[in-house]
Amino acid sequence: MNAKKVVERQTGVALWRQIADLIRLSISNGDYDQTGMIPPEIVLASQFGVNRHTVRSALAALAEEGLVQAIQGRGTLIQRKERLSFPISRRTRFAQGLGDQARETEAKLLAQATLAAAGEVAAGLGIAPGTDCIMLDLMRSADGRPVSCSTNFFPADRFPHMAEQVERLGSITKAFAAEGLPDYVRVSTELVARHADADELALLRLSPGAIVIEATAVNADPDGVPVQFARTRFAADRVKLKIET
Amino acid sequence: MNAKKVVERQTGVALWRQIADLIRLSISNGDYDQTGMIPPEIVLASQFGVNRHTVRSALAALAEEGLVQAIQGRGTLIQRKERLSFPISRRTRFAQGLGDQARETEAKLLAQATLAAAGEVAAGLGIAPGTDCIMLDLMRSADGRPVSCSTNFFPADRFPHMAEQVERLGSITKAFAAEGLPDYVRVSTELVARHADADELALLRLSPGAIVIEATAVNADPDGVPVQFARTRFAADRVKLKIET
DNA sequence: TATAGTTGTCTATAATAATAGACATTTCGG
DNA sequence: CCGAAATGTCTATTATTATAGACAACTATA
Repeated sequence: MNAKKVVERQTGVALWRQIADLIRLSISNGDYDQTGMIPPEIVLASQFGVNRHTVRSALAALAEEGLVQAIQGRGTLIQRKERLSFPISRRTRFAQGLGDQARETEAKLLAQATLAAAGEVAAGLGIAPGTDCIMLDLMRSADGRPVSCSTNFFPADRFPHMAEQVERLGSITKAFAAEGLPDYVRVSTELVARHADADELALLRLSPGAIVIEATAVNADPDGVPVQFARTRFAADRVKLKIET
Repeated sequence: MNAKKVVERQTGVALWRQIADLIRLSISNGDYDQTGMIPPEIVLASQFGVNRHTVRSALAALAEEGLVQAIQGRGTLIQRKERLSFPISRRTRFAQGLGDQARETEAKLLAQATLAAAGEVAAGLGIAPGTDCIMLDLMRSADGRPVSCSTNFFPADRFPHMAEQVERLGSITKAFAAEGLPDYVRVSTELVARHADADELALLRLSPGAIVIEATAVNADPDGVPVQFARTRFAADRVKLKIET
């Protein structure tokens, strides 16, 4: 594991950010579990072939995230190493999925609107373009740390009060139940990864320049009729998606 | 869809790269399908709130990828818009999965070694640490474009000739068959997204600074005995992972 | 054949990122 | 209690990134 790690210049991604990403990965891989500490700045600088100040920028970013804490004279301690493991299965439920990984999970309603379904949304929900649907923007946190934000669409005729239910119950599963749908299953999920835009940075309180995983999913009732079209953006450095087949 | 798109400064990711990412996403979302062209540089610059030269850097990167082509006097044409859709299911097979999305798929053996299983690998394969396993580094391409690179581990006692078989047959599925295992299933898959390191940039011929999705998977024979531990890095801007449950 | 609307190229300047070196400060072990 | 080994801070310099403006070159169309 002492192989020289490599970073690239002139890539549009600053060296300190590439290094921060790699160190974060090493932490979550358990590479430093023996000591519970990051190697000294000088050592890292030589491993990555950069100046010590560049490494310091990377460590400052990780400290900002609360991942490490530098102590003068001693070294840089690892504070947290977990990535939440988020299961994706036929019955994907946010709160249940995280299970005992977090003491407390929360879904907060950021925005709502009723609008005409179009393009991808109409196709996903299997309704005619122009049909009314309810849009809800949600932010999900575990133990106070934002994990994902999502934009959700529901057919307005079938679930007229989704917004109020979600607001009141803090859960889509519970809102569906209150609207008379006790069970639903995931019928498709597509994943894409990209850099976060400014909205997502702010919402998810990401260290700027971070990566999001965008999951586009359709949920259906037991008869196979689509009930939800969702686009969820996960903070890529906080979650690991675990696919259950 | 004409909402002002947002990019962040001082993030460690250059503006032109963030913009290139967003434009690439818009292309693959079909936002510009009506015209088949990217909006004029001036328009993009105002949408993103940056200088025209910054947009030009982003477009130059996309042109380098072969995604767009600028024509003086006319505009910037979209050359390709596809992301390969890569299915992840109980029976994940590279070539079959891509199906008719590519005329030709290839698996190239980059490196091989026999070494003692340790840590994650031993745990994944369910063997005692120290037991010999065969490691194969593969690069997979579709129609000549690299799609993923992977590091694979197999128990050495059960599949002693995997390296030769894969080299000869150009496929893990066929190599397993030749070694007497006609069928196998995916038992676990974990996904993480991060910036590509220099090795991955070179291997996958990525535009530098790009994102990779790292899938860590275990395959098992029909009896549930693990036969393969694989860590696959996908070029995030070339694939969409489709989860089939 | 003008002309509006594009992309291409050049120069100049400012802001940010990276390197380099020196030295202060703190912790910990001998 | 000294000294080695860390992190913290400061100054200076260079390279890269971003902005700004002007104008050339090309395309399509009225």
